[in-house]
Amino acid sequence: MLQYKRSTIKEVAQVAGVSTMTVSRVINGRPDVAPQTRQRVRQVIQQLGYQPSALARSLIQQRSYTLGVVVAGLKYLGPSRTLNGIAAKAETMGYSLLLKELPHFDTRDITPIFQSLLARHVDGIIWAVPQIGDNHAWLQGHCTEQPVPMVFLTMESWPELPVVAVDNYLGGRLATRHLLEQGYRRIGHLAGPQEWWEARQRLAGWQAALQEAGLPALDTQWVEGNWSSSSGAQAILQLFSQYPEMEAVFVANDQMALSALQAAHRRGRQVPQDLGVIGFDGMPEAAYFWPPLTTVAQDQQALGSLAVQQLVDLIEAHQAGQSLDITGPVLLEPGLVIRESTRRLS
Amino acid sequence: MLQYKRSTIKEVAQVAGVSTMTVSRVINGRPDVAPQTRQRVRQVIQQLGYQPSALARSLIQQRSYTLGVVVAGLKYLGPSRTLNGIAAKAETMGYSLLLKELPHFDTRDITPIFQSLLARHVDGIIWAVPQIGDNHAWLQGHCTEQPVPMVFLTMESWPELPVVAVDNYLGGRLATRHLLEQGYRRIGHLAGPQEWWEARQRLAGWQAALQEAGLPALDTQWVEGNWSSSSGAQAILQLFSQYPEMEAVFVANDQMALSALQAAHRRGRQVPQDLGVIGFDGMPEAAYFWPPLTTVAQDQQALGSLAVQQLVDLIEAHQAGQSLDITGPVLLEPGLVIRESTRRLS
DNA sequence: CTGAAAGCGCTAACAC
DNA sequence: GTGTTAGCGCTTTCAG
Repeated sequence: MLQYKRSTIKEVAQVAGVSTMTVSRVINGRPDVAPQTRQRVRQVIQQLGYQPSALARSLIQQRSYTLGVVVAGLKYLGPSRTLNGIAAKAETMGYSLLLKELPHFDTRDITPIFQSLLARHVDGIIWAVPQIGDNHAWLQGHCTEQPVPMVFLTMESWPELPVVAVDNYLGGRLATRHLLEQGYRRIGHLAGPQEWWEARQRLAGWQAALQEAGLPALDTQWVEGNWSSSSGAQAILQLFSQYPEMEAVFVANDQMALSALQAAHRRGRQVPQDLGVIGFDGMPEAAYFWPPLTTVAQDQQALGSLAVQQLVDLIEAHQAGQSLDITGPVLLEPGLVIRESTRRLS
Repeated sequence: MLQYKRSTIKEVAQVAGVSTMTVSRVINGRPDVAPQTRQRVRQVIQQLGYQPSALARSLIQQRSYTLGVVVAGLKYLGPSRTLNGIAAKAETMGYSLLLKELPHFDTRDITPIFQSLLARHVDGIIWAVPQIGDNHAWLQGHCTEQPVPMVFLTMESWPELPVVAVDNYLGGRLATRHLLEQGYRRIGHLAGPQEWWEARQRLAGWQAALQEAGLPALDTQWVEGNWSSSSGAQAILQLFSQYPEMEAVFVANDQMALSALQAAHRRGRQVPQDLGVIGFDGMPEAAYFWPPLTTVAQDQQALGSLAVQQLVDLIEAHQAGQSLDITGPVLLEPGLVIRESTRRLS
């Protein structure tokens, strides 16, 4: 299982008394080898524990069966679940993964990242870094001169670019409509940092749902957090003061919703009677918040899986000299998970 | 920034009017090149956007500056934080990462994983898969015949093997001693699955602390969960019934502690007055549980970082033909984070 | 200081 | 069916 010393194709050939070419043919399952020979070569391979060098292969075939994955914020739940999906799918499809993590979400100097990946001849790149501020600005002139196929995760739709993302706008609408259906009318929003595209989409979904219902969505009705639980506590208090008549709140992620629940509790506001609360993400722990949190669940593993699928398709086309048409972004639909925090008992 | 077509060292040499050897010397910063020539070559490299092929280099130098990382359970907090630490440190030290995720924690057939990594000539491997059942059984005969240096994370100490882990035994003792200091005496334990080495260590720490205090640690005083919040709720109820006089409980992770808090709440038991609760992990959200959860924090990023450091040391020694002595496992000390869930008001 | 030759481990393209 | 030649992109070795 664990061979101490790598053996080469040459050694196999020598021991088997054939040329390296024949060994190569056996390895690659080519048909034009005599059964006798094939048998003998196989045996020697087994005996020597020979494993062909993917490096040498990549070099000559100009194809590495390796994907570059660029992520940021691995210590957070979302990105790591996405990576989880990517890893599983890549394995299935026979690709290895070269992983790079950006030091910050808004890392600007991405040149070394690219160089490192390209130097290792990756067949394609998955850019799994959420769009924040203009951290995707480098894309400006470079769309058509990509050295290898790329797929982008969780960013604004962009002409000609293969984008895969969760439909955050839809998620925001789902959340808000659910609150409306429960009979809540004065609905606030505890938003994510508005630098984030995802946060803006969720806000827009909230606004749209309120407007569709003929209700106002004023600036006093929402405040901005930074995704963290600690920011959520502060933000909800501000919301209480600037929108005192609020009956329910759509919180842009579950972490902030957690601390919002705690703050409401401290204020003596009963959830869901006095205050409906709905989160976003679908973290498993949300079922054990107090009260259990209704939330909009997104399947980030599926997101990663889809990205790999898309990228491999692009690579195949690229290899065949064709160019796959990008017909708009792939949007994943999030889904409601209804629990007690919005179940109005009245 | 994004070069469409890779240029080769040959092309650079041609344009600069020198041999490839000279270009190579310039790339590698060798001193024996005339300043004039160096200048010219640099310019051509710039102009062509030339990037040396790490693949070709790896092939000839028999060194890839790539580490294999094998993980499992990326969708959970712990493993991904560890990977976070690994990625950051590897980048700093000039290594790339080839990532493999095992489909399950107890994947037995690791041969294809190894083959894939070795085929790509990784310089070393970080085995970041927690020890569960005998999922490390394959190690038995293979310690001394490792093809490349390896470092193991989160497993039992093993002679001659470089192991890096959090001291879970210490963590368990810390947690329990803290409860004792708060005046709790009848202390239960909601353990993790005993197949896991980490879970057993935490249990052992709990037992040791109780025994040191001259208190019993009977089998009726602890139950086993499976790390998930849903299991925590069930387990704490069982604990209530089989150890009704329990005054405090050490829960083996924060997820289960969360649902334990909820269950206690539903039962009408006040935390921390009627029941002290302490968790393990240090997830940021624990500060916003109700009440805020005291916990034993482990620095999993540091764990990853240390592993890389250790592995690179081993690789350097390996390259130099030496063999670094392994002097027992590297144990990281976890630390208490004290919050309201154990702050007895009496 | 610079270059020519050889080769890392493998396979494409051709011969026989 | 099988072997030979050449070469992927680079660096080592040695000659000049």
